[in-house]
Amino acid sequence: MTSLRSLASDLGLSITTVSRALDGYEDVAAATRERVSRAAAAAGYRPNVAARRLRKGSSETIALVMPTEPGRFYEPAFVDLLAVIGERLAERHYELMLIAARPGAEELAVYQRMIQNRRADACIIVRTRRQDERIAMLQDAGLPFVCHGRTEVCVDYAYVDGDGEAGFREITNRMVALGHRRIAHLSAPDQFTFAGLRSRGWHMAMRAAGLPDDLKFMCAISEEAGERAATMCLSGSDRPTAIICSTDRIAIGAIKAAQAAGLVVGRDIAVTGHDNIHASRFTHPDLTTMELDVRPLGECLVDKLLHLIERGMPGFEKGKRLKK
Amino acid sequence: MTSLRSLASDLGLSITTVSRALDGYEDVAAATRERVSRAAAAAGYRPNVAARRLRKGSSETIALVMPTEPGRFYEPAFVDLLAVIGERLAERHYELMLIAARPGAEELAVYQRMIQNRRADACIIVRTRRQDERIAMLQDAGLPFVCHGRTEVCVDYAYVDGDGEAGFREITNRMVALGHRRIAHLSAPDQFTFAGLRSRGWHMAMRAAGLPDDLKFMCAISEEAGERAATMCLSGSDRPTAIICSTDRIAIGAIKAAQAAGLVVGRDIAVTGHDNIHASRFTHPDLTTMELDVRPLGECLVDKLLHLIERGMPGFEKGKRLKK
DNA sequence: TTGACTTACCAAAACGATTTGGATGACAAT
DNA sequence: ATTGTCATCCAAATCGTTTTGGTAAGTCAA
Repeated sequence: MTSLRSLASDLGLSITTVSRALDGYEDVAAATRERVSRAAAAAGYRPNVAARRLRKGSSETIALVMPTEPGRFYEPAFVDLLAVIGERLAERHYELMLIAARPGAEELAVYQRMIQNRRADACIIVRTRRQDERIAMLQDAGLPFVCHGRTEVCVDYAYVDGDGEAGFREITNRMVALGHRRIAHLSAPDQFTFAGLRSRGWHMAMRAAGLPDDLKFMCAISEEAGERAATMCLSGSDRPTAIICSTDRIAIGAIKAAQAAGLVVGRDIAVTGHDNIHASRFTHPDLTTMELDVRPLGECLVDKLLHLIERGMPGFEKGKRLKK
Repeated sequence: MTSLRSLASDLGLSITTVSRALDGYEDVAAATRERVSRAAAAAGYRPNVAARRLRKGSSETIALVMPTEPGRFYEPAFVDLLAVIGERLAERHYELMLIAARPGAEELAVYQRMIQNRRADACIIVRTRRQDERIAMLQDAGLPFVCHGRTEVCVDYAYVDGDGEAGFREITNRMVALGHRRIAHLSAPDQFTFAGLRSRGWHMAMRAAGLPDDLKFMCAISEEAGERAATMCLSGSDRPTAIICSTDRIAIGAIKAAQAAGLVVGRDIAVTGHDNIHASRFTHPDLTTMELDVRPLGECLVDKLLHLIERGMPGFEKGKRLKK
């Protein structure tokens, strides 16, 4: 509503001076700057985004292309992740643009378009695939990006991978808080990076709680393997009252095993999978909240990205600035 | 990259003519228009968004402010809804801006800012509350909006409410497809709009499948009421093999009742709540997908919104256009 | 008094599209 | 020959910022 022009004429100053005063350039008298910022605040002045973007050439927008796979569900934590990312970006005065695209040709076209007209200053890649063509594409184009998750390709890029440790520490802590003392862990093979991280989370939480972390069973990522491992785990003396599984498929196997052993899941024993908040709620009806901590993950993603953007900006010290 | 200017000079035409040719004005010779659009396509020309926004005063952006309640989980369908909305908007050449804000003062401030500098052309309100201050605020400001869900206030506004019927029809169809024949329904009191809709979905799916829809039990929205109703429902002859509950709280009660009756949930009986996809996956481990159809819902939201925007645009026939 | 420097300000040129208000030439009607 | 009517095309203004490349006045030393 209020433009720089009207502010300037009200103050009897030039547009230039008002702009520079608000931006903190040092060639504005302290008294003038004060007067200007007071007037701007009073008028509720907000610079017009479109004009600023046009002039500066940057959009102050981060894009997140989410792969929409019809019929496949997102992990429940995804929305929370979106929320955290959005909040953090807002703090830093960036906007979050959400683009939905089906993986494949359509998705790549979306990235191409984004690159072509620099609609966004940078982007966040989620659901990173093991062989991910998006990475090379963005690197070629020189568009900054961070990935949630890692790939098998070994080029150098920024990524954040928080699936494992923090989440499993959290979920283990929950179980401890609920009174569980014997908490088993069915882990996927350690050669998988994610399995190692998740395991570590369980280990650390158990040690921190002063509980024994000996109940760890390794098994393949399948229902059958989970069932076998759980059966073994439950047959021992001093049976656990909770089983934390590395993946959902393992958890499903564990549940079958528990039922076969005559246990009622949710009463006699708690079983959790990965991110499987609803399942754990179900097995334990009284437990209605289970905060998987995506906050550090999301914040880390955003911080890395903004760092990348700012580092890439040439001539950061171009104008003589007073304050940042 | 390619600007209107460079296109024009390549073609030996003025910027004006190129612009008007691409926009379909009728004061451009057919041959010229053809030549221009061919060149534009070849150069991969896309108008600069910032410039167009600055000039036209509209942002071609729809905002969706999502309430972030720390520790409270979103319904799993929310991400799918976001995806559908995003896709539909992209088809219509609109962008989706996602803003995260905690309900309360912060949330209202976000809306205020959006209104003040017209950052978005319109917005979508989700998680509509029974008494929703956002509606009056947006109406006062004249910013077009649609709500997902209804309020108790009786001012006139556009809303879409797809929670009920389609979803419950779908979930009932799933159960039928899985071989269930006796499918009960625990409904919240009919005076709640949503309960009526959900009930209707179940009724219609049952009738369409040629199954009896007599197993309907009314109960309050609480675990206890759900438990009582389910106990009654299970005690009759010709016991159901599936119970579809109006809300998650009722479902939790139903599960307790089933367990008390010595039934193993997921083997002897399936229990579902509302949108509780993960629970149903859990109770029925072989059921890995359960497509709750948010597509029509999301598309309806977008279509209503764009209709609102276009209707509100003054002087739609201003320039002499050739094609839309 | 002169020149060098500093301080505080500003006019005007970008940025790239849209839109206003003509301009030009061809052709028909008068 | 003059006027009017079209069909095409275009120069320039505009949107609101940022940034460039200044100017004018004051201070200070030589």
